Amino acid sequence: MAEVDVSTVSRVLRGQSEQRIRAETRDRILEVAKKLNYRANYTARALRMSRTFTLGIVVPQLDNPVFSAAIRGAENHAAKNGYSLLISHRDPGDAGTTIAKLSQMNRVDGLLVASLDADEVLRSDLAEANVPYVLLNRLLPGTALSVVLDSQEAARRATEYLISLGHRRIGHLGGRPGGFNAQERLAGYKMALDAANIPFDPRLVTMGDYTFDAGRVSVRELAKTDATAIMAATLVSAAGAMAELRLAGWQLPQEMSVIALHDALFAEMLFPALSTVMMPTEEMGRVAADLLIRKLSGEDPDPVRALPPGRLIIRDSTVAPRSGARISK
Amino acid sequence: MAEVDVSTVSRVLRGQSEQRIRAETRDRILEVAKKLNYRANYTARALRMSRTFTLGIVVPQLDNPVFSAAIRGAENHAAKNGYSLLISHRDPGDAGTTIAKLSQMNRVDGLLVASLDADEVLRSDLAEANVPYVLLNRLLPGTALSVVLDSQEAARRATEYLISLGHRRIGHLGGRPGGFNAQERLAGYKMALDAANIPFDPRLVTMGDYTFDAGRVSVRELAKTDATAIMAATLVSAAGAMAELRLAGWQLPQEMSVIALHDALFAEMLFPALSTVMMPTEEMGRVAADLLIRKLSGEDPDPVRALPPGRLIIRDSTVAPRSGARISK
DNA sequence: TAATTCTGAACAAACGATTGTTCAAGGTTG
DNA sequence: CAACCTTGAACAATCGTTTGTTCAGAATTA
Repeated sequence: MAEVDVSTVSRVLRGQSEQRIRAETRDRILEVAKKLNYRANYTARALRMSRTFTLGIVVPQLDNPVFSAAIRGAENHAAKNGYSLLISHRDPGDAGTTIAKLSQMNRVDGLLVASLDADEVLRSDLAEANVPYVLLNRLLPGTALSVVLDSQEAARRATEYLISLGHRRIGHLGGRPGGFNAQERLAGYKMALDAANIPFDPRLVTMGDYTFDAGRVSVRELAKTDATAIMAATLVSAAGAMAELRLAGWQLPQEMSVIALHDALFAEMLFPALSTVMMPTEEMGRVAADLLIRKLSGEDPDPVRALPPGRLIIRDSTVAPRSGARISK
Repeated sequence: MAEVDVSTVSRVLRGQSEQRIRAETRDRILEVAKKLNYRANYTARALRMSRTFTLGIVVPQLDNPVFSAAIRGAENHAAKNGYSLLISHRDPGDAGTTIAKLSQMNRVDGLLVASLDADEVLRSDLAEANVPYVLLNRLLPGTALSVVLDSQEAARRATEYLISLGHRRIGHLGGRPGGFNAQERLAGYKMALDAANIPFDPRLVTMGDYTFDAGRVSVRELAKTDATAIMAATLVSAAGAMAELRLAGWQLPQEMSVIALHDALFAEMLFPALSTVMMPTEEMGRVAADLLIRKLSGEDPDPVRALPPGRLIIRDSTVAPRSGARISK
């Protein structure tokens, strides 16, 4: 309609290398394009450029606030840079299938991978990917790109806060023994104890996964000890612990203080409202997308980005321990 | 490598019209394809067929269990049918932009749209879409495809249950007055009252949006009345209501029963654990994807699919009203 | 004025599939 | 044995861009 070659249109619309276009021609093309509401066909462009401008994100759970925040962060940043986000909820069962499917069909230029799987499983899944990827809150020996939260520091701060309230017998509701984050958190927990000259007692540490039910189960062990406070790995397991304790007749927070890592709206919905150390999960998604996009643009970014924990949010679940010894139930 | 024309490879791999292929040739091609781990390039196929095999889903919130369940359902069904899901978290602010962007660039074959916007806004947003779309839990006058939850019946059941416990002064924590679902729920609420010959009292109905804070604010009105129970529109507003009441010193559930529509893990995390009427939100996502895929396949499905509410889940937040009159606080 | 450079846009070749058409070779039929 | 089908696969056009190359005409230089 503008009576020019399509190649000219392409050059004008892409905006770059405008040196070889007469202003008059450019204006005419832009005008017609606007009138026609014309946009370059994405698929054709992707084929020609052999880039899809699409990122894939693989998450194990969609209803976990940690992952939904990461998705949000990634999607926003991706959109800002002209990328779209393809989501792939991956059941733990068909591990790796989606990774393979997305990358082998050239549907995505790169992958954001959040996985709770064991190192070896994850590694073999990723071996099939023929695209760059970034790991979320995971470190895998090798050169994989990663964005990690500083769980150790977060755990240290949470524990430190409990100590500052006067607690000396502090339980830890942790994650799976093998998991990367579980170790980190445990280390942070110990670090805080050390700093306060409180001896480490392995009976006060229970491991589970990060589910509500695991929280319920694990806390039964702690209930048998003389712990006066609990530092829980995640919101969800903390919620499980509180539910179970209450069911057993405990007064919260008077008889047991609870603090958790990660923050989300629902910490406030719990009773008592849960004190937390906020973790920058949305930021994690954003940074991961950024890292991946840089990588795709040919840059060679530092492989690992560590994100410091956020602030301590003191709500109602943490109080000073009772002066007297707790009456055993 | 199999020494055949690409067209032959295409025919074999697509699996269809295998009549014109010698078994020997087919096997050879398949073997080589497997050895090379070859998959047809998605982009090229999309260009040639002018179909992206990608669905877009537009949601206002990512951390709301209602939407994440819908996404999960849609993603699963889409994947099963060879489609991918492009996610687009849409801030209420830039309404419609993403709809336009996704569809005008031919990135998606169709759209799944969950929106809390007013009819007119939504309508004008959708006017820009040049692809088929399905509305989630929304009805728009016209021929739009929709999947709706039967909020009316769910509200009726929830209210009915409270009545069966002996409550006669039942408050309703509803949604925005204009909203489609708000009316539905109110109707169900009234229906249950009618059936029990309980007069409708407008003072017992408060409207807000579906947020935690709105729940807190709205419940203050109800706290001034003689209501002994509350039927809340959503989990999140119910949580807000309970938090606020507890803050004001109420004993839950003895002094106020609460039931909410929709169910999710976190209903169980609240204290007292929240009774709910489960809503098939994951199913809604699934059905919406199905409807859209059918439409894209040239079928002409019924425009509206209504999903019946799920079962009543009785937890600890609903009890019989106290026999005596409540002491006003 | 002739030779050269510059400009701006058209030309044309991909990108990797899908799918209608063609066509040689082998089989069948009258 | 000639004419005609059938079969199986190659051939070729196409989808809508991007981008290297070409090229006519205008501008500059010698």
